[in-house]
Amino acid sequence: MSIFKFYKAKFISSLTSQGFELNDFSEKLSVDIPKQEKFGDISFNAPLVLSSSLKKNPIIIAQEILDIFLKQFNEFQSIEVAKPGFINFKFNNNFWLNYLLQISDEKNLLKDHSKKINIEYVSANPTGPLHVGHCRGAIYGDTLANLLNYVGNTVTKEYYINDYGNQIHMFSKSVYARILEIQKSIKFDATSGLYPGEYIKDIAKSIIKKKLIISFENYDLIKEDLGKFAMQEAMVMIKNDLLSLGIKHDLFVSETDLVNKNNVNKAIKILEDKNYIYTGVLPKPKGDENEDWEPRDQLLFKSTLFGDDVDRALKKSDDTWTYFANDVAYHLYKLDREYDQYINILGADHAGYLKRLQACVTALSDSKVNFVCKVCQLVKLYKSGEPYKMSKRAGDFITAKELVDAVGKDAVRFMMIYRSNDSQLDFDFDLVTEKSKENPVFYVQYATARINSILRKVKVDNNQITKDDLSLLNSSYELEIIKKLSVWPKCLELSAVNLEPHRIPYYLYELSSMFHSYWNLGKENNDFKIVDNPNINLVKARVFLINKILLILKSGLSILNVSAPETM
RNA sequence: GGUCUUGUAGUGAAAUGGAUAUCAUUCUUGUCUUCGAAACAAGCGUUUUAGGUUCGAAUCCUAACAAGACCGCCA
Repeated sequence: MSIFKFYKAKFISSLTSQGFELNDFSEKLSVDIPKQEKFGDISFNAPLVLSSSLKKNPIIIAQEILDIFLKQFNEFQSIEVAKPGFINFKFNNNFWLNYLLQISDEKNLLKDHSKKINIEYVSANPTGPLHVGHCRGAIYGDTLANLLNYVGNTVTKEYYINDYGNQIHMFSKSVYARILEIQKSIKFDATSGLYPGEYIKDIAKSIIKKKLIISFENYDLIKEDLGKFAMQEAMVMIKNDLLSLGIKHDLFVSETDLVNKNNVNKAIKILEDKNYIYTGVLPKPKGDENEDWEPRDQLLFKSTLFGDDVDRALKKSDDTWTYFANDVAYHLYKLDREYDQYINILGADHAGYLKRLQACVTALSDSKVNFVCKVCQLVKLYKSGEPYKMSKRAGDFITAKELVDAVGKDAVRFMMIYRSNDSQLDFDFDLVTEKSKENPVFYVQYATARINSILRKVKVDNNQITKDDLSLLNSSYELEIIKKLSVWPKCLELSAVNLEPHRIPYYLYELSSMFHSYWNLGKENNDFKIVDNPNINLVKARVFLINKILLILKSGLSILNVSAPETM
């Protein structure tokens, strides 16, 4: 547990026992690290929060609280009242040494609030390999899944396969055209609107080679099988691409399956029974240049009841279900499996779809479900400051695999998460392959390698170490590192609760930076040397400290699924 | 026209509503020369603008401006 949470609870119970009414304020009360060192190690804002309801000057309240705390706590070196109405605490060194002694990786930090979570991410169409645009959402979703699992939840990683509808026909036709090209030298018509990508050829070759279909004479006879096999091939590609990023889903849900099992009718029936469906005419979208648009009666879902901008069509003019109708069925299927929380990772290009998804889930569940959509903004690739195009294939996109091949899994994963998902991200090829401080991936990994190197050189047994042994760690640098380590649980908790994993690489970078600085002290002053130091007891204590640093770095990197190398 | 996201040092970014807004980098200057690839110190900021909520706003609300993404019965 983080010391901040721990002391918040302690302070609240202490004050409650002294007659303070804090029930309404538990959200606003906070125990935090002050930005400035002179304000101590932790600060408490109760006087500011309470002043209006108690109708008292916060400073006066602070004095009262201070008197109570001075009697009750002995782990503080000082407790002070500060300007607007904070109470600032400074721990004694003993406290920090005890803290250092018991530092753990904080796995299962939030086990007490353990949830069953479903997280859907990637869900790329099964018509070709993963491209670079999918990477960010894929890594964001996967890191989030790791993180939520790490802190003690049960997480299901889900992939929804859109293996239904027109695009699949187009895909199937495209593969067929490539098969004809291979077998009968019928030239591929690039103007036909079929998918031009090279990978279509690979899929065609594979289908021929595996003899999945005997005769390709009559397309109409084989189109269903061909489409099925082609999608299977594409899914193999996608799964391989995901694997190269270190991603493995638990569950793949097929749209076709849902349609065939009558889930769409079932879902629409539910909405109908709740009176959320009607037949009506949608207005022409504004800003649309298309003159073919004609008003038409159609089956609509009242998504505007739930905050959407317009009601959404469920049936097309040929009386088949829309993609959205199938999605309603998919979400019903999700809800039926009863998770405590649903997380859905979308790319920026699907942000406009978010409201209707939220609407359908709200409608199906009567607002009873915790369903969160997170959108990842675009990634722009750069090389030497120039927008970068990697693929030579005409009309083709940059694939995830090409990106991983160029810079490695670790760099891709680290950098894709090194920014808030709401902000656009510039990904620079030169930077991530650079071996310098500017490259955060290198900098953090180098810290783990350096620590491992030290551990190889200094063989000490730290199992029996005591607080007294650690008391040799009395420099301000060492104390600062211990304090930084104490922030780790808070970082984990904030990341998990707010679904913001970007805090983790930032934290790891800062911790690495502190370690590197600490190491470099030994260059100017022999007393600070860790390895070549005549004081064996000091070496032992320092090795204990850097072991804890390594523990946290490794834990953090494991959540990111980035390697923590022992040598580089 | 609408919706969503973003707007913080020259550049790129952080910051559960907390106190004098951090970190990296560019440049100048000084110290040091490697227990593993350098480190340390110093200089530079109207958090886009205007209102509002609050004891307190980069953060929340409203409006404007700017950038990006999206917007039909495609998926």
